Amino acid sequence: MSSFAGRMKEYPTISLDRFDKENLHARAYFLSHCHKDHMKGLKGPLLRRKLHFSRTVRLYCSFVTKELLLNNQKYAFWEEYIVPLELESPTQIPLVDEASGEKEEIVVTLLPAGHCPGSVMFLFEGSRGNVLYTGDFRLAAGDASRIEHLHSGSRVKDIQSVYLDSTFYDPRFYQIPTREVCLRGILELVGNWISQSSYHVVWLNCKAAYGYEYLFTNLGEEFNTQIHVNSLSMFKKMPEILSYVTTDRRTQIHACRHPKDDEYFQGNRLPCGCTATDGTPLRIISIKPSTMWFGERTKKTNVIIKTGASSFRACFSFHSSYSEIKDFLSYLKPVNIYPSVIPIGRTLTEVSQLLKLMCRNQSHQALIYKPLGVLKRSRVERPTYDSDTDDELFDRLDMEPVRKKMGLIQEVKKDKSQSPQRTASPLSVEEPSSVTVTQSVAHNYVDCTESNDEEEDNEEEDKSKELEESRKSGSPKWEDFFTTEMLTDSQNSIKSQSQSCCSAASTSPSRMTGSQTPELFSDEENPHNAETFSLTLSASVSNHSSQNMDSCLPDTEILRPQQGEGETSVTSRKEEGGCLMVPSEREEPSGSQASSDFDVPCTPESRAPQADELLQLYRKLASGEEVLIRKGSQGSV
DNA sequence: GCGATCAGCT
DNA sequence: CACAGCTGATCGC
Repeated sequence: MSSFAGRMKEYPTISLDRFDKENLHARAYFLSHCHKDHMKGLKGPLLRRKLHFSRTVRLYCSFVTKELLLNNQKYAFWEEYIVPLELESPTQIPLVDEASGEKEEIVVTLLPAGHCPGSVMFLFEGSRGNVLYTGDFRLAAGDASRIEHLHSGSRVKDIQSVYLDSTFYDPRFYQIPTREVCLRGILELVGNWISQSSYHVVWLNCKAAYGYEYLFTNLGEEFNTQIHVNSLSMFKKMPEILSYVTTDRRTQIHACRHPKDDEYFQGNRLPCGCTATDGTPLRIISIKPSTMWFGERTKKTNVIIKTGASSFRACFSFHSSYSEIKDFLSYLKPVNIYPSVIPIGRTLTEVSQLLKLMCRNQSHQALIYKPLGVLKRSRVERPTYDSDTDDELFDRLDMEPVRKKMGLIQEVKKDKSQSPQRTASPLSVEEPSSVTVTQSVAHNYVDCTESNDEEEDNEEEDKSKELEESRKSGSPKWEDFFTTEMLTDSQNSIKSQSQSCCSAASTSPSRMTGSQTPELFSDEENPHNAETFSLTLSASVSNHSSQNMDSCLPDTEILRPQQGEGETSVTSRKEEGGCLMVPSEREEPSGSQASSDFDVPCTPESRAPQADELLQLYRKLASGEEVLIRKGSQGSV
């Protein structure tokens, strides 16, 4: 949870992600994303009153964040004070002291943060230097090099300070499987379950927060279905999400919630009360997205863990891992780094000390040769940090075990011609049913009328009919759901027109079930219909190429990701037996790494190594020598 | 009655 | 496998 106080040393007249106390005096406000722990004070009466009397104070955020914020009535009064900004478009913001009339300008650029829909980092450029407020973020190793506005020409911008999402800045959280790997594990588990029969359903036990949407869209796309959720209204201008969620309960994948949903699940009921028509009990499994982390040398990297007869945890993280953060920081090399989160069990002092080592002046000037890349990243000296595990805390040339191809999850996100119902179940769950799965499972489900939770939960249903009119076809990728652009009304109408063909199996829920849901979506509730816009979500930073995931299925319930992915900070590797792993033997670098290594050279004078130089280098590495290329010439300055 | 804070829970 | 947010109790205004 963020404990950032709201203000940055360099630009104390603006406030970010905190809106109480001293922040009430700010000249401008910034909201990085729509999570409550970043919105403290945002609905406070004092701030509301200030806005009422101010002519210049505004709240700046992304279009999607604005949409999500205003979906909550408690924040509706912000409507006229929000200035949504385009991503990656430097914008000059006036900072006016309304008492004295004094005015200052600052340039802000929104950078996609990969944390939840609409989440951004703020890059500020002004008279006190460049500062980066990361908000909360999940970026893969190598992503920083692809963020154009962190660069000036071919060089990394001089960043004075980074205000950092340090949630997992602790060596305990060294590695978290990449988003893609986690997604594959979940797709595999879900696919193998719901393909057994139409009575086999999945409940995604997600928390009440934005950030799971890419899961819904990818599942929806993969299995040509929609995910049942409590409400669609927040997504009404985001067709890419809207098209994969529904309030129609007759689907095999649910992410609905109820205050007593765990109880419901124990009683073999879905939170929405949905059951089968013919009395056949549903076969429900729950999948709880949870953060899983691994030490540097931990080989156990299961992304799915079975926790009960019908319960699973699936690896999932909104935040960058320790190594991902280190990669990010070692690329930017800011002068100062301030943590905005203290990891559980750590102190501010500990985290600050660890972060100091990543600052420009503390880092050693030695560059270590990277055989396959340019001399982009320098390395930090291994600090004398007190290790709490047998994991090595910091990457070293001689500590990295060879990453074996251990991926046991079949590639599922591939060409669309392949059936989602593929292979035998890898899960040691209950025996497969002989019922053949068809696309249309609608008739197997009805309302469970004894369910007492209809009143509140179904208020969106009638609206959903309307909203589902605007579904679109297309292949979603996770990275689509963290950034935005606006659609014009005409584009939106095109999308609406194109939707009818792909909703053949989707029938109005109230028509099928006789729902008594009152009409809650009158025009009055949305008086600005004529002016409504549509948000579309565009590809963001990462450009992950298809990776070689041609692994086999396990015969246990444990799924493992391919290892070695996203690893960029280690310059060379040596197998524990002493055998060098040369580049040609290494795993293919991920698409992100490949591009990050070559796109933005920070040391222009660098050149490609010759074969004999490489040989020498490997010999030195094998003998454990430190390999020093050159002093000085930091690429990041 | 409202907001802030905290414990407890998930 | 530890993030984000809900509920309810308590307190102060």
